[in-house]
Amino acid sequence: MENFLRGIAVPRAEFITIGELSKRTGVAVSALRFYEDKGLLHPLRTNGNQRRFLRSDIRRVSFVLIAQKLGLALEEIVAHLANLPEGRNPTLEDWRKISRAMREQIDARITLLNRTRNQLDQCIGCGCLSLTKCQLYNKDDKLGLKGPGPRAVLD
Amino acid sequence: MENFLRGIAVPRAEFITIGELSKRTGVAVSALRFYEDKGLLHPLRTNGNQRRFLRSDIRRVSFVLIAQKLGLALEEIVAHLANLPEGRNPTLEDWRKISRAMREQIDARITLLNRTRNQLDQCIGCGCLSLTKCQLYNKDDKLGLKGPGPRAVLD
DNA sequence: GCTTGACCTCAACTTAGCTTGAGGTTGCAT
DNA sequence: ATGCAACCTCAAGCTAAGTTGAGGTCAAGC
Repeated sequence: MENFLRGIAVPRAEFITIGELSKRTGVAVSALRFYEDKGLLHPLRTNGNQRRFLRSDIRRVSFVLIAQKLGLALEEIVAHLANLPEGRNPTLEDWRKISRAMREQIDARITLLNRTRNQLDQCIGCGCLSLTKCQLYNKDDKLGLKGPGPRAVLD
Repeated sequence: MENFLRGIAVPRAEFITIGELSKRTGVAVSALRFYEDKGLLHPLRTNGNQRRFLRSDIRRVSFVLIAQKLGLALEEIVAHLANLPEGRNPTLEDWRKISRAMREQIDARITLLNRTRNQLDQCIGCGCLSLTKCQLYNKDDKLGLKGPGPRAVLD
């Protein structure tokens, strides 16, 4: 038996193993399995239950890595990818749409950091550490209400 | 028995309970205990083993909150506070030194984000998603080597 | 002196993004 | 036919920054 995926014979050059995908992307095998679990990848299976990925999944993983670098959580990335019909990998046009959305997120982060920095500069002058007076502490302070779990480093 | 801290009688107005510190700072009691555990606070104890904080610990907690807001991890904050002799709370001069150091960290974050944004802008143009060619992916890509645990959102 | 709210410790749970290990199977080459 | 690397699943562990709960003690007012 050579290249049967769930009973269907297919040209073998189209498919790669998890180990190969790992080598091509630099992402650990365990992480790729984890990504499947999270709905980022949808590999086929051989009759023996081994994963077989499409070559195009290399791009898909690249997309995930880049999006992560831009600060998106895996869950958000799943959402972006889910907007593509049929779990298709992003085309140039998709990618433009998605990256424009990402750009907005980055812009927001930069804006926030700049504001924080300005406030810090004022604080350097006054040395204030008062909960009732410090602008740094009091501006939009809803972070403390977020409940359990780790809070966003910057949000 | 009224105000004995580990056998030593002291003027009671100087000390506050964990509940009061919680009310004054808005930080949950459980979080304050957690902070002690992490070495951010060093309360005294009554003979009955209850915590008694200094009034000045209100400022100390404020300092922690502000530093967190600037994106510092608790561990880093412990380090900053440890530089003060005798676990003293930060004075105006200390605060200036510390906040200048923080400012540098913020500046670095902003710089990095700006660079990322510029690269993203180029990517919007080209739609590239190649691991071998994409600048976004390849610039300083050592993040993947950081090992287990959650990676910094932005670093 | 008794009640009651505030306090105590310690263990387990939370989220995100994985890794590590145990114990077992597959698939390709010889 | 066999050897062995690569694969499989599932459970447990890691970090950060806490929260929640069980089971028990303290302190202050009446």
